[in-house]
Amino acid sequence: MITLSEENYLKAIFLLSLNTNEKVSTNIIAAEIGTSAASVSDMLKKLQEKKLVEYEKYKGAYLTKKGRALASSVVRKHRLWETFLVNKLNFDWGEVHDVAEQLEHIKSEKLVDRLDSFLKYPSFDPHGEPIPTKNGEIPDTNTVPLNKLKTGTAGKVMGVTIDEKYFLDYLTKLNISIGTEIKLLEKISFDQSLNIKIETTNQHISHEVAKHLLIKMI
Amino acid sequence: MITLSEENYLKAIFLLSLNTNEKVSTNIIAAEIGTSAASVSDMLKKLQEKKLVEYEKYKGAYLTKKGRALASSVVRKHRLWETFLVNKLNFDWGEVHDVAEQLEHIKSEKLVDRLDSFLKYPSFDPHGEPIPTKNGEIPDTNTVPLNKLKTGTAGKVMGVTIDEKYFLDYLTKLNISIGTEIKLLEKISFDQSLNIKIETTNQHISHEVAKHLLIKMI
DNA sequence: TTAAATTTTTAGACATGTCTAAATTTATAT
DNA sequence: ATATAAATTTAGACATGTCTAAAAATTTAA
Repeated sequence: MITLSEENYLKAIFLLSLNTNEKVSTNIIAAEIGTSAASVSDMLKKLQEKKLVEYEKYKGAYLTKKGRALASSVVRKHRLWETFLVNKLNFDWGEVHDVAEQLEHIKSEKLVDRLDSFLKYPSFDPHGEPIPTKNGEIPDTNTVPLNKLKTGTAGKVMGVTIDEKYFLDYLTKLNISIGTEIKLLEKISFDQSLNIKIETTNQHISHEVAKHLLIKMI
Repeated sequence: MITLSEENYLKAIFLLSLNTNEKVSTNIIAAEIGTSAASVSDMLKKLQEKKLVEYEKYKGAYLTKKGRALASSVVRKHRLWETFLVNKLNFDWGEVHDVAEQLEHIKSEKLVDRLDSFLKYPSFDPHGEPIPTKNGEIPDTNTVPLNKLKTGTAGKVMGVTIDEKYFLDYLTKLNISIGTEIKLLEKISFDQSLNIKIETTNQHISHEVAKHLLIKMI
């Protein structure tokens, strides 16, 4: 039996090594989960015991096939529930995270399957994040972070890479949501902030914001 | 903060003292929850500390106003989720209990409100059990258990009082569901079993089954 | 009304997941 | 190359919720 805590650790490692597939360090996991490095050490030992991670002392850990499948299923559930909350219960995209953090741990394969069907098999959640399939595949986004766009080019917002109320509320205030058209006008080299055109109006945003906006070129 | 375990104890006491409002004994609670009397003793002390129950050693416990409100909210969530699973995700009425046992602990007032609205404010769940309102009121059923019906009278099934797969599957096999018309033909005094007419066909059922079927006379 | 049976509580143990402080290992910089 | 800094693990503690076995209180029945 896998516990709620274990699921949270697996999910953290999964999300931290999405692109890299490299070992993830104790401290990074601790920061992601919001706990101490000591607790992470303890837990990595337990997950190693259960063959959910490969863990080498002082070197970090990565997911086994079994661990990756479990983590992927938790992320899948999280994003399906977020989609449900926004599409069916009219939640705002900024207020679904905490509830989905709870719902992602509900254990019922049938529930997930039915929810998926009820939502018409979505590939992306309300933040544009890909929803892993039942087999653990991750839909391709074909996007780049806004700060990597070439000056002068335009694209559509396809997603965001963090799911925090204050960030999402700020985007809403800027009139940015999934599908919004953005043109990169100028990069300020001093602080890497950006002048951009959102639909028809000009705005200035920080590097910190830009790097969490996923753009598909048009 | 209230824990999942505490919620389960409050719910158990709530359901065991629905009509009576009397003190509930340690052993009865232990049986309901499926744990030992020792564990119940321990927990009652904690709930007493938190002013969720009034507990007198060796005498049992009953809910305080605060405890009753919390318990009622858990039962409300359980029954709303069961309604969601059956009405929206096409679950069978016999397979929703275990999932609802998990979902009832999700903490989000907004989620419950939105779910209630999404389901069009139901008063009864798929088993005919009343769904407590937000204020903790319990919709009236005006029903009697089938075994208390007078021989020769007829009524409609309005609900069942246990939520177990084997019982519900058996009812389905007997062609009994919410709304089914039943006439009591004969009580066998030896074992209190009943001969009944279900819609148009005659059947024989045990006292054990009859007492869990809620009938409204027509 | 007193002995026996039942119920309930207490005592002590264990597993889980967390923490802080100290010890150890690894990385960095002179 | 070695001292220092940073990262990581270990040791020991604590809270929660559970258990079994033994003790205490209550109920039942002769």
